[in-house]
Amino acid sequence: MAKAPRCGPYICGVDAALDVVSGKWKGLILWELDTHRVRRFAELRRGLPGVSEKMLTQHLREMEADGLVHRKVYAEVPPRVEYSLTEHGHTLNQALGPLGAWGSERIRREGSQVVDVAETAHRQPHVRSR
Amino acid sequence: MAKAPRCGPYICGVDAALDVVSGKWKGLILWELDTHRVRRFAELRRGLPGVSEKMLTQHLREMEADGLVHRKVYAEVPPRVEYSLTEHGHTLNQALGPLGAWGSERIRREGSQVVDVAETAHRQPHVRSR
DNA sequence: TGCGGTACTTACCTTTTTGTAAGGGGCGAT
DNA sequence: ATCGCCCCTTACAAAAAGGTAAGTACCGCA
Repeated sequence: MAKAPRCGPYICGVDAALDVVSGKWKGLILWELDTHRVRRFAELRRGLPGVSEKMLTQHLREMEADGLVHRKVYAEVPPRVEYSLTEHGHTLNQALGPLGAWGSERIRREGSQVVDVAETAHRQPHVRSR
Repeated sequence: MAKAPRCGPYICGVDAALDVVSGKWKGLILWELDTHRVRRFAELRRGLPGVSEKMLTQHLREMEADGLVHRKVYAEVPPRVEYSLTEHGHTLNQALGPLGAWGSERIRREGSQVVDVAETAHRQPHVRSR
């Protein structure tokens, strides 16, 4: 795993961008890191209701390899690791803005169910249709 | 399959939008339909090098259920079916614009391999890392 | 002594997604 | 007569993504 930066072949830019955001939690991780600037592992974990530690590290590692997030390890005990967006991660988030707006519109139209993170945090499994 | 319009629960708009575009060929289908306005099944097939008939119909059906594409069947023989973007499909495509630009930038940065569709059409398997 | 918190890793299993190959039914061209 | 074109469908198989549970190693608190 962690096959260095993803490497197409891509057919268009959307293709390349989607490759980097596709993953069950990546959109949310981006959002969390964008709103809080910097987050520790356990904070992210609490912010993404239902994520497992494995998936979280896996996604974070991939995003790091893709140059989207920065990982800063403090040589302390107990361990401390801080995650934040890189410049590219930040611009990606901005590029996702219109898409997010479209999605919100769609949710409004469809009357899809929306989950409030704060509300479900710590309320275990949390099934997501996919 | 074809479980009516997707229905979260979503945590944010990006989440909802990604749900609708995630699928190996959906980005390309959107792009094809946007640039050509209207396309027949076999035309789309030729435009997406490596796609199987099964995946193409599957994706088209999902996108139809999601209200992104319109499917017009002519009761002729041989059969004729025309696909085009709906209003929502069109706005989605516009929302994908910035993301596409970001992706192109990324491709430029990374020097990732890019495949020219016209060049590879009809050149069978076409492996894609995913 | 035992529990909770820190940030993970590993092995194993289930679910989802994608691919492969074949068939169908009518028609025109070779 | 056989081929290919059209737009699919179905059954089956492979691959990828995701989830569960446990283990690591050290600390502070009660």
